[in-house]
Amino acid sequence: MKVIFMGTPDFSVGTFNALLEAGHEVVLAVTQPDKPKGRGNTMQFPPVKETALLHGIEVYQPRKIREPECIAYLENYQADIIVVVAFGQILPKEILEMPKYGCVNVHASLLPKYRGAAPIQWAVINGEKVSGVTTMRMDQGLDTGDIIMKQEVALTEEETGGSLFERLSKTGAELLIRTLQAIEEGSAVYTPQNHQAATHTTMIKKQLGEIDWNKSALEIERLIRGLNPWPSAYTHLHGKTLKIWRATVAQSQTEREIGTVAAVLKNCLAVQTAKGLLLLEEVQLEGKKRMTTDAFLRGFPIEVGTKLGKE
RNA sequence: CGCGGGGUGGAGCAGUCUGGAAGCUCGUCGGGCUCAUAACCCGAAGGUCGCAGGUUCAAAUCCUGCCCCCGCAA
Repeated sequence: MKVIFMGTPDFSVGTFNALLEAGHEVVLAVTQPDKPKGRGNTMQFPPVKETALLHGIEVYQPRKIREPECIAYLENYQADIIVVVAFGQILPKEILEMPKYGCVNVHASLLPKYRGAAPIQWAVINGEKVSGVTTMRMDQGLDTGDIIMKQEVALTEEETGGSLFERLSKTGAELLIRTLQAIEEGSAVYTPQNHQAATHTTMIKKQLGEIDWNKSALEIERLIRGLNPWPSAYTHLHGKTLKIWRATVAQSQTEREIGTVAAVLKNCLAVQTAKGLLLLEEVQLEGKKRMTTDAFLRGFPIEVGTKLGKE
């Protein structure tokens, strides 16, 4: 089919590549404008743009896709369908209704659950056992369109935001290809969502990673996994940021104050939480590389009773 | 030119300001002790101190340029 692809971050790239491999004619890649990023504020291309350039596909980076001139521009391509994966802008009605087959979206959750911005991380943070991807025909609401296909994915005990991201990206790509095939054959079934059962997630803010030791070790451990690798969970040590990359839960209690180091072991630091101990296994101090707690303790000895978190 | 930290045997650090014999906690290898051990004791190997110039009798340390890693902010 003749496809216009809209997407921006890494998550979009898997589907983008799958479209190309499946032999679809991607006539245009629409993505967010370049932004200064990273150290030194150098301009960086969105991942989707990188991919498009690699394949010699035309790139379009409108500031606001809903502007009439942008809509008119898309008209020129006479696409059969528009595939949208984490594009980052709301599409106006004119675009939704433009292609013959409408606009199809790949969403990284089992809709109607986890509508919105960061469904992958939230699934891990909330301790879901199962998540997945959904393809739907977009309407004007936020992730409210009719469902075309779903694919479940089971979460493991060690699932991180990053690992689930990888798996859902792959699953989503496959599901989209199957979805397009069904649409092309005319066998696609459009099932309205049960809006009563809908849940919504908010964007992940960096501050969400600040560990609240008054929560249970279990909750904190899930937060750590959900926010790994970005933006990562952290606390503070002697006024410096200490990222926690990996930790495990121990149900035992100590008399230590909440948020303090209850024990220093060979391979981990045990921190007292409101419920249970959190064993820090891999950490990263501000300005340093991430390392196992064992290595960290070599050059940065910690005493039992040390308080973690803001003063 | 957004702000800042850092590159020292395999790992993590000290030493750099106040130039002058490579250090610390581990790991590895060999030996000992032990019922046993991640514990303890003895011994050994392993480093062009990120790269390139410069200053000096002498540079990890001072000067210049470059490369790479990381935190913040966006």
